[in-house]
Amino acid sequence: MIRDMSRAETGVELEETLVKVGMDLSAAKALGEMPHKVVHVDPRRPFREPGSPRDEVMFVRSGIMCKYKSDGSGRRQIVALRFPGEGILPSPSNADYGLQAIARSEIMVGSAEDFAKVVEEHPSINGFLYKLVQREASISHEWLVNCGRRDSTARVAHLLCETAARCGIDGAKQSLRLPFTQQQIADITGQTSVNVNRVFAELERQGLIEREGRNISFADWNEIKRVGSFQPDYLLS
Amino acid sequence: MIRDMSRAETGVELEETLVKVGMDLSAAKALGEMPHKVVHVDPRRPFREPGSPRDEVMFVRSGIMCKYKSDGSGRRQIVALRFPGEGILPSPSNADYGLQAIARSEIMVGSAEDFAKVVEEHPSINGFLYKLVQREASISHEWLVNCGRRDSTARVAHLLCETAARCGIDGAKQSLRLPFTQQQIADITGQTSVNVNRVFAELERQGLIEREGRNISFADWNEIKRVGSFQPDYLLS
DNA sequence: CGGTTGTTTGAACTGATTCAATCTGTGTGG
DNA sequence: CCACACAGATTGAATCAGTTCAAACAACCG
Repeated sequence: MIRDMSRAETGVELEETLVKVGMDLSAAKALGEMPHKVVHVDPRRPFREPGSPRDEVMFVRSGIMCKYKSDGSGRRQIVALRFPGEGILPSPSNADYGLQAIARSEIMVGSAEDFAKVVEEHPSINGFLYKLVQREASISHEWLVNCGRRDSTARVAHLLCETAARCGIDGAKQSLRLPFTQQQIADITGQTSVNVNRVFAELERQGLIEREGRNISFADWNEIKRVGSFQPDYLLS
Repeated sequence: MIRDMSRAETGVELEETLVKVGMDLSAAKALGEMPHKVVHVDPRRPFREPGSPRDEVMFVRSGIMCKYKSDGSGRRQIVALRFPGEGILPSPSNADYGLQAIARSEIMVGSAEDFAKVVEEHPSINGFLYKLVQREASISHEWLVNCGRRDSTARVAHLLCETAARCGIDGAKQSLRLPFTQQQIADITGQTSVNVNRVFAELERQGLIEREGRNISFADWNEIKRVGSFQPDYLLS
């Protein structure tokens, strides 16, 4: 099967991304020209620890980043993902979450201070930021439903659908290069990796997906959307 | 035991609340003078259905409101709470969540349009809004850890601690008038009401709480914080 | 008083975890 | 090219936390 390069692999540009979502050119330019460094982050290495200051704006150009927390006994929960074209806004005080790469990622990092200055000069950015955080809140809420109310099969199915959608892949036609290990899927869906493995086997046995290593093709896209009760509306912002 | 009136019962004023969190007076005044109506919402009656337009700003003066969603099979999950002094911002398109009162609530409702106008005239509000949504995101993340990684006892304990904190109650000294039914606690923590009931009985048996109807006193505040691995930092915004 | 809403309890069941072992693929250095 | 190490995937068996279903009980309200 021929597969387009997903955004996760190609890398996306900041200014172009901002204009695409409707930001006016001068504001997008100002953000693009903000002082920043480009950082390559390796998966599962510590990048930003929970509790450290988070006085930076970040923009993901390629790869996938995640925010994670852990409960008292050290069990890890991934609470948010950032795909290429998405960003991480600064937190006022020290953040309660850590940052890591899911897959090798290339990100732009600027200072919160510079960012605040640009926003002040271009107030139109506020509306854009507002949409951004709204979308993130929607996704958080959907994840909460996922962890709180769906069984393990539905949770994994839902994550697969969401991942395909956020990678810009049409599950009905294209296959998905899964960026996660089963342990990471467990950390997102609140399970153990052992069970995630069994769910995958079961999804394949039921003819919903086919696997070749980490390549997932959706043998029955509509059915897997149903199983995961995936309604993509919440992703539209 | 003598108990202070919690904020949930007294009602709080918009302008005063805004000034208290650092908004400048003219902006707070402008928001306070925005055209609005005051609505009384009864618990568990439909108030705003999922999928309906959400072109309103709301401010909770008393009671507690919740955002809820349901998965495919109709199992309900409460994804966010709004205590007095907190607000609900408009969503750009139709919201994927519904709104309901947890306890009888009194809320102020204004139009998104008027709100946008005021924000435009007082750009300083943006910083305030930004802190607001950051705090909400933090809480969402914490809830995700709660549902995804903690066992049922810890989930309930954590919710009790969070609720006390958000009601402005010091668990070590004051008792908490629990605003939730056990079913609602189940909807927040992703369980069944049957199990929530057992958890309560167990918490009481272990000497962590004492109950008189819905009045909860924390017999061992430090220990219940530990059991729920409650670190209140995430509430500070 | 009767109706409604919420709480409590029991018994049977099941989905997911835990622990442990094995297998597979990939990369590294000799 | 092989040996080795390592990370991730897979499988099995025992156990347990939480669900489901059903019924009883308590409190409240018009």
